[in-house]
Amino acid sequence: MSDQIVEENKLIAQRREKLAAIRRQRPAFPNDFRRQSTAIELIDAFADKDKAELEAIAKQTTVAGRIIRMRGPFVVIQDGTGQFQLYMSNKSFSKEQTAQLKLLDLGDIIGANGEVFRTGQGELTLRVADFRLLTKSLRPLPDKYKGLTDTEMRYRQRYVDLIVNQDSRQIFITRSRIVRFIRQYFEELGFMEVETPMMQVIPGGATARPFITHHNALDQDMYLRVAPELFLKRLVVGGFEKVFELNRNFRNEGLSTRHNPEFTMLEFYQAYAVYGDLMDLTEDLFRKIAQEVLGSTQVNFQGSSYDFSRAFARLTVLDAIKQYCEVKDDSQFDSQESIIALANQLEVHFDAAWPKGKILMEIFEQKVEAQLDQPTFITEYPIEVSPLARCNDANHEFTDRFELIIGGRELANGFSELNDPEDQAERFKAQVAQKESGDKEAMHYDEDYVTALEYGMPPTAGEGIGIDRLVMLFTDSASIKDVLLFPHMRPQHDSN
RNA sequence: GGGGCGUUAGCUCAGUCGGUAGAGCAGUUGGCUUUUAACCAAUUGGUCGGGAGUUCGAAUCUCCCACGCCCCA
Repeated sequence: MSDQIVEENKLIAQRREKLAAIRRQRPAFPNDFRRQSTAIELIDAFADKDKAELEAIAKQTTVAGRIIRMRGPFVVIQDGTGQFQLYMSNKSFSKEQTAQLKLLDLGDIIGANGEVFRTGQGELTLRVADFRLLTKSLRPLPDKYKGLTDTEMRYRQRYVDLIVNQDSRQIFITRSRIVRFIRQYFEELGFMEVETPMMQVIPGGATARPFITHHNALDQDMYLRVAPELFLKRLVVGGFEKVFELNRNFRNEGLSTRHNPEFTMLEFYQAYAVYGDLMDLTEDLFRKIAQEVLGSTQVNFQGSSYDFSRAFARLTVLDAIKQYCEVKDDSQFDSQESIIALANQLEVHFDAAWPKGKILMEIFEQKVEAQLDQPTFITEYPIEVSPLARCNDANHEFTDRFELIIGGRELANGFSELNDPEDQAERFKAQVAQKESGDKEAMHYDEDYVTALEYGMPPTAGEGIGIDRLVMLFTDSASIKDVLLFPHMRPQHDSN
C-alpha cells in the first residue's frame, strides 16, 4: 500500500519538484492577491472596442484564474465567469520573471496585472506586466481539446469535469437558475418555504423503501424520509395554508438513468384548492421556467420537441390504457378477473395477489407511460395506489389525482388531499395489510398524522415535482447523473 | 436480478491472424514570440482494470471478479 504512495506518476513528481523550488523561495500558497476584474467584466466592457480605442483607454487591471491553455506567449486563464487571454512574452520579462514563467504548468492558478489590448488576430488580451503563482496544480489536466469524456471519471471527479467541460458547467448553472426561479415563483404566489424532518421515526408520504439509520443516544432506529408530504400537511392543519419545501428525499431502490438514491423534490400544498388548480399551476410553472432558462417555450429533449405555450393534454388512466392498448370494451376494467385477463393478454408482469388498481397501474406503467411523449396529465388513479389522495366523488374506486408525463417520464404527481381522518385511517390499515403480506414499499400507519387530520385539515391540494428530472428536461440530459453534481457511484476498491 | 458493450501512457484513442506496445495532446529540452486545438525539431513516458487458465508465446483466446455505460425486468 505504501508502495502506491511512493510510486507516483512522473508528471506529478515533476510538479512537486517545482512546488518544492517555490517553497524554498517564498510562501507557496499566498492569499493576499486581489483581483480587480473578472473575465466577463473585461469582455463586457471592451468587446466593442477596437485596437486603437483600447490603446487610447490603456486600461490597467488585475485578473486571476486557472491556466487552461498555453500557446507560445499566449496564456488563457479561466475564472468563475469565463476565459481571458494573457500575453506573457519573455521578451518583455526580467530574468526572474522568465524563470518564474518556466515554473508554470497548465492547471496552475495565477494572478496577473497589465494593460488590456487587442492582438493582431483581434483577441481581447491582457499584456502582462507582472504575475504571481497563487496555487500550484500538482495534477495534469485532461486533454486540452477533447477534455474529459470518460463518464465514470466525469462523475467521480466532478471538479475536473467542471474545469474542462463547459457544457457540464452550464448544466449546473441552469440547475441553479431553475431552483432559484421556482423559489421566486412560489414566494410570489404567497407560499412559505419550510423545512421538515429528513430523519423520521415513521417514514411516510410515498410508497417506497426507506433507508434505515440509527440514533445512538436515543438507541432508536430512524428512517431517512421518502417524502415530506405528511409533515407538510400537518403544517396546513396548523394554519400555514400555502407551504412548499424544496429538498432531498431518499429511496432505497435501484440506480438507473432516472433514479439516484437521493434526489431533490419540490412539494407544495395549497389550502382551498383542488387538483385541477394544480394542473393549471403546473402548466404555468413549466411555461415560465422554459421562458426563464431557455428564453423560449419551445423545449427540445432527446430528439423530441415540446411546445410549453400550449395546454398539456389531459387523459384519465383508463382512457390512456384504452387508447394505447387498443382496449375497446370498458367492461375489461370491471373486475379483478377481467383486469388480470387484460394484463395477461398484454403480457404485463404482475402478481395476481395484487389489488386490481395496482395491476391496472402496472399495465399503464409497462405499456403506456413510455409512449406518452408530449406533455400529458394522466388523471384519476386507482384508490389502492393512492393512499393519501381524496376519492373521486362520482367513483370511489378512483382518486382526484394526476401525474404529469413528458418524454415518457413522470415529472410531477399531485392530488386533492384526503382530509377525512376516518377514511385516512382505513387507507393506512390497508397499507399495513399490504406490508404484512410482503410489500416492502407499503406505508406504515402514522397515528399522529391521523390525529392531525382529526383536528381538521382544510380542503387542500398538493403536488410534488422531481427537480432532477425537471433539470434533465430543460438541459436535454439523458441521465440523472448528468444533472447531479455528485451522483452516487459504487466505490472503487483497491485492486492490488 | 438478466443480457450486451467497454476498461491500453496523465487525457483522447489505435492495436491486423496470438509473435512481445503505438499515435495525438500533455510533459521534458531547444527554437519561434500578436497566437487561436499556435507552430518547428528532438525526446521521456505502459503491471494493457484485477486474478486464474489455455499456449513455446496472451493487450488479443477461455473462465472468475471489480467498476462503468446501454437495454430488459
